[in-house]
Amino acid sequence: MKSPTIREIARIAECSLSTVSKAINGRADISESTRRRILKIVGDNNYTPSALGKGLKNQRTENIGVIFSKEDRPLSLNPFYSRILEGIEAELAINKYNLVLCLTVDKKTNNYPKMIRERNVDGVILISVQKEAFVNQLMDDRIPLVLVDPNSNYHNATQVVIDNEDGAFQATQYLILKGHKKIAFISPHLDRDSFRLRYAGFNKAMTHYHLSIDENYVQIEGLEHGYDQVRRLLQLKERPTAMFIANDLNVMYAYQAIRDLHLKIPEDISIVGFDDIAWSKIASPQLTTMRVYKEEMGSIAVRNLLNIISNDKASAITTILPVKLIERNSVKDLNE
Amino acid sequence: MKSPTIREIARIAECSLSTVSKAINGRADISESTRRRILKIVGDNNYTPSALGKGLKNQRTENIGVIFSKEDRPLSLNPFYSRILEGIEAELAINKYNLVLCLTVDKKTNNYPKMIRERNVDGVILISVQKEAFVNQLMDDRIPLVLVDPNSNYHNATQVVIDNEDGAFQATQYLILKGHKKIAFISPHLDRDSFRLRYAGFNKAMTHYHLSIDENYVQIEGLEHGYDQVRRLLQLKERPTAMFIANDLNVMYAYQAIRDLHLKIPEDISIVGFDDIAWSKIASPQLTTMRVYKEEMGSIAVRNLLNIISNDKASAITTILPVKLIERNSVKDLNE
DNA sequence: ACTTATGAGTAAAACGTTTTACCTAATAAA
DNA sequence: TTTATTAGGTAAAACGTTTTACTCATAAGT
Repeated sequence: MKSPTIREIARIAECSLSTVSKAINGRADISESTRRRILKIVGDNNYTPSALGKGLKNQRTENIGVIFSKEDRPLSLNPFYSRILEGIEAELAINKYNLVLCLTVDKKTNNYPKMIRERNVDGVILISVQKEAFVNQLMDDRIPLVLVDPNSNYHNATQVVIDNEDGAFQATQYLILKGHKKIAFISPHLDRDSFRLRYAGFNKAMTHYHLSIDENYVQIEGLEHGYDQVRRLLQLKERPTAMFIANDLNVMYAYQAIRDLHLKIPEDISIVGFDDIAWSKIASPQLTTMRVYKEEMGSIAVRNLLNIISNDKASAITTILPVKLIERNSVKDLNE
Repeated sequence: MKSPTIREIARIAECSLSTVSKAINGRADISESTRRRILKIVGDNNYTPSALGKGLKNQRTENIGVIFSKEDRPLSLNPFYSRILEGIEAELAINKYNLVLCLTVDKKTNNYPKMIRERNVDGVILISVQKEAFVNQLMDDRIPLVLVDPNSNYHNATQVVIDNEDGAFQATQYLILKGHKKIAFISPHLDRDSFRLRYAGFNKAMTHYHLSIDENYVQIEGLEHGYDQVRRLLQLKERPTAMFIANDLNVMYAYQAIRDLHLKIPEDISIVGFDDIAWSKIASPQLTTMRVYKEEMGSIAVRNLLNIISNDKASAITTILPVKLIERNSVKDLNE
C-alpha cells in the first residue's frame, strides 16, 4: 500500500514532523487551530502512522500472540477453542490490538515461536495444555502472559479457568434429582486439571447424595474418543441409566455408539455433557450440558493481559468462571 | 523479553554492527572464521534480530493478514473455516511468516482493519464472502491479495476455489446411480458463487439422466438453517427419497428435523452433503458427502500469496480444487 | 617496483516514528 | 522599561536493523 509518511504530511502542512506527531497523538502543547489544520491534511491524504515506525520508537507492537496447545487441529476438531479464540479476537479489536495466531509450537525443541523470538508481540495468551518448561521459560523471560484453561495450576501466573468441580457437581446432581442412581462418568483422560476437577465434582455429588459409584461405570483412561468405552458400558449386564460425559466432543461419539446399539436417548440412557459447543443444541436429541462461557474466557484473558502490559506491577490473578446447566432433551426424568 | 541488540553483540564480538548483520544474514563478504565466531556469540546470548528493526529497514513485516467474512462467529459455527485457517497457519509457519487474524471487519464503514492501515502485513488472504467495495479498494491500493472461496468471481484477483459444479454433479449422480429419482436440492441461499454452482451441478446431473425436477423439492431461499424446509419437504404427500444438501452444516439441522419426525436415515430418506466437516463422520449415521480439501485451500492460498509478494509481476491465477465423494452410511441403495 | 584486484571489515545513512530539549515571540508581572 | 512566564513550535536523537559506499591490507599481475 502506497501511504504517505509523516514527513510528507509535514511538508504539505509546512510544519515540522514533531508538530504533526503532536497533532495526531493529542499532545497538549499545540494550538487547537493548527491541530485541526493538520488533522485535516492527515485525513485528506489518508495518512496513518506506520506500525513499524511507531513500534520501534514506542517499544510496543500492539500485537498479542495467541498460542494453542500442541495438539493437532485444535480449532476444527473442537469448536470449544474456536469460540474462545473469537472472544479473544473481539476484545483485542475493541482495544485496537492485533491478534497473531500460532497453532504449531515446535514440538521437540521448546523454542519460542518466531513472533516471540523476534519480539513482535507485547504479550501472549496460552490456550489449553502447554509444556510446563515452555510456560516457565516465558515467565522467566518476563513475557506478559495469561493462561486460559491450562492443564494445571500455574503458581503465580494470571489465568482464566472454569469452575469445573462445581459444574460437574451440578451436572451430576441434576441427574440424581431426576431419579438416576446408576450414573456413569466418562472422561477422555485425567491428565488435565479440568478433567480431574470434573471427576472430583462427580464424586462429590455422588457421595453427597449417598450413592455408590460402580467402578465399571467410571471410564477415565485411554479414551480415543470414547466410542468404544460407551459401547462397552452399555453392553454391561446391568447398564447405567445415565452418563455424565466430561466433554461435549466425547458426547458426539457417545451418541454414535448409542445409535449403533439401537438404543435411544434419553429413553434408554440419559446424558449430561460439559462445554455446550454449537453442536450440542443441534444434536438429536438436543444435549443437556453445562454451558461454559467461552467467549468471556477470551475477553477476560485479553483484559487481564492488557492490564499486565500497561501496569507493570500487576499481580497474578486467577479468574474462575461459573458454569451453567442448560436443560435440553437428553435426560429422562425417572420420577415421573 | 529482555533481548540483546545487535549493537551489544557487536561490542562483545569486538566488531562492527555490519559484520554481525552479515554473519547472520549469510552475506558473502565475510570470512568463514569470523562468521562462525560471531554466530557462536549470537547463539550464546540468544540474540534474534528484532522484527521491528528488520521490518522497518526491509519494508517487510513477514506478517500475513487473514480476514474472515462479515458473518459472526465464522470459526465456531462452521468448522469448515477453522480447517482452512489451520491450513493457512501451517503453511505460513513453514515459510516463517506470522498470521494476523481478523474476524471483525468494520461493517458499516469499509475501513481497513488496523493491520492494513498501519501496514503491519505484507499481504492478506480473504476468506469467503467479502464486500466488493472492500476487495476492489484493496486491489486499487495494490495490496497483495488472495481470495479463498469467494462469493463471486473476482476478475483478475488470485483465488482458490472448489470445483463446486462438478462436486454437485457427482453427488447427485451418486444418488441417481443408487436408484433415486425423486431428489431434493437444499441450499441456504444462492447469493454466493459456490451455492449457485452447486445448484447448477445438481441441475446438470438431473437433466443428464433425464430426470425431472419437482420444484417443490428445490429449497434455495431464506433458509435459516434448513430445519423448517426439510421438515416441510418430508411432510409432502409425495416426499423425495433423497436430498442433496449443499452444505454439511445444513445437514446437521436436517438430521435434527428428520429425527423429530421419527424418520430414519437412510431407510426413509437418503442424504448426500457437501464439505465433509469433522462432524460428518461422527454423525449418526455417518454422512456421505463431498470432501473438500480445506487444508489445501489454505496452503495453496499462502503459497500463491507469498509468490505475489516476492515476485512483483506475478499474474492472477485461479486454482480450482477438485472434490471427492466420501461414501458413508446416509444413502440407501434402491437397486438392491 | 607499481598498479590492480581481491578479501575482510567498517562507518554512516536510511527506514518512520515519538520525544526531549530547546528556541522564539508574545504576554504578564514587577 | 525590564524581566519572567507561557504558548507554540522546531531540531535532533533515539528505537534496531540492513545496506551502500568506502577503507585498508594483502596478494597478484605486469
